[in-house]
Amino acid sequence: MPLPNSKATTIHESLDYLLEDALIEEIIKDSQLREVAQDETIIHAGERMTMIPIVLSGSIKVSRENDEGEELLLYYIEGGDTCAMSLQCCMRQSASEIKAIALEKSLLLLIPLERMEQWMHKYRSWREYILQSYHTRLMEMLDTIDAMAFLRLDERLYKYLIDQAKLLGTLEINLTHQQIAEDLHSSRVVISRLLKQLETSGKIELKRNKIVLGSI
DNA sequence: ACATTAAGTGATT
DNA sequence: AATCACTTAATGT
Repeated sequence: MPLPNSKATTIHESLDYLLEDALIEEIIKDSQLREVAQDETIIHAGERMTMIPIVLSGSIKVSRENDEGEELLLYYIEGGDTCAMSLQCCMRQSASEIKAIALEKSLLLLIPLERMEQWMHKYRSWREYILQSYHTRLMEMLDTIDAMAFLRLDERLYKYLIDQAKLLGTLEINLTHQQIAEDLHSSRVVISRLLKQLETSGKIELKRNKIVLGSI
């Protein structure tokens, strides 16, 4: 894990291969770093974004949230990525459509939104980065839509567990059945039953507050 | 020992 | 697949 005073180093490490040098220098000058703890909320639905976040390390969970506080997992953002929704929301100065929570301890780079437009004109790599980011997010959303439309809940659940394991790089998933139910917009009882089935079929092992995958 | 929270189960829609 | 009502198990104070 990078230490706070090595801002320039950290930025170089995460973005050198994505963006041109002159732009990296501007980023170092104008952006600020923010470290978020595990489970910390970065933005709630309805709040206004003041800066554009880029995830340097760690991972962020982005979900849709309705008025009743129910949610649905949309996609994850990993190192080097930014959130397409936030770009849109920043430029239009409108309220956030989504909620973002840190899945693990993560490092964010916050960019003032005036820079956004300036850099769009000035740097080719920035334009490409933003477009690429939109594309990736869109594909990931299609993936979740596909899962909802075409997979049964048990298949969706297993996919969810695999995704989670890949993302955090561990076979052990520290989530309660309740939390999983919320992400998949289902209910705890149903998830418990399906997990039990998965355990019986030998795909996973159940512990309290923990699920162990057999393999990815 | 008691309260709280997580997980399991049968019955019903 | 969701909801209800209830049980059992694990954990914190």
